[in-house]
Amino acid sequence: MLSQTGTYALQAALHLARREGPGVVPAARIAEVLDVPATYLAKVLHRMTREGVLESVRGPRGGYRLRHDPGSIRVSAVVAPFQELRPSTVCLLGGACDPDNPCSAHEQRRAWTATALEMLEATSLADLLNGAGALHLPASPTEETES
Amino acid sequence: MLSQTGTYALQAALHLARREGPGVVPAARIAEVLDVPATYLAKVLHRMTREGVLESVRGPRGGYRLRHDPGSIRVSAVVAPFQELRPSTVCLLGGACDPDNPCSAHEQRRAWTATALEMLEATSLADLLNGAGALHLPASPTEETES
DNA sequence: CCTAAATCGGATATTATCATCCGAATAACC
DNA sequence: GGTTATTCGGATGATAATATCCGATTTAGG
Repeated sequence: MLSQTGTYALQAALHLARREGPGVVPAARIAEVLDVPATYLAKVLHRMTREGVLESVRGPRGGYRLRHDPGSIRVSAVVAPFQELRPSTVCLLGGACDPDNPCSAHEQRRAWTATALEMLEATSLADLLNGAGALHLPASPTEETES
Repeated sequence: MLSQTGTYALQAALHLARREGPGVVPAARIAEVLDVPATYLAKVLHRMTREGVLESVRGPRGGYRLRHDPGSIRVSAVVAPFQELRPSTVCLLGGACDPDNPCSAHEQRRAWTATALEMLEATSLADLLNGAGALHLPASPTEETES
């Protein structure tokens, strides 16, 4: 669901979201906490800065911070630069599928991926930290409490 | 969500599920219909045979067919050989997460992936073709039909 | 038989993802 | 001004996923 790089990005964003003060966190420090490859994370953070998710401060005592507040940064925005987030349009029955009259498999898959992406859109970093996000699906079939 | 190879496998299985007669379909024919690389699909079909999803007939007039009926083959079984299907246990906050007291982000992600996998488990090839499968998320505008 | 159609199955090529390396540019601190 | 901690940014390497190639095996049909 999330690529490795996308996971790094989200983890880093969540780490920064938890720090409240105005200070910045250097890439090496984030990599240490997350236990991910430091040189690679540096690239990811840099990219996130260009994408407008993070702010950077160069030089000694420099580092990264979130550009906006955690409540207004959506998971989709964090992850989008690092993986495809559009629902696949390929028909599960083999491409010979008329868009005007799609086969049921096609339609089910489209609905499924669309719903998944909507959740990423609807969930902010703050939501994830609070446990108040839309990532909680409406129904979880295994919650059967039998006792 | 589905890897390229996993998609090929599912498409091929659905193609075979739609054919009702006892005949087999050669790999080249399936590749032609699905419009996917023939030599690669051959490998995928071969693997599906070893995994017990398909049956093969060698020699002229040979090809592949489903080993069981479409109603008893689950999407998860078709796709499983070609991609990880277990929910990731990596904490979104960076691995410093106690399993006994998981952070909310961790827990949300786990619930999310678990639900997704359960749907693949609960949906058969026949379900996909009929449009009666569990791939319809609860949020989708479909009537609730209790089994 | 012999030929041809098809699955087997390994080896190899291609491509995308993930990761490292190294030299810059910037800026705080002495 | 020099030193050092940091981001910047390209070039390069490693690994996994995807795809191709080629030969061997099976088997129906003439």
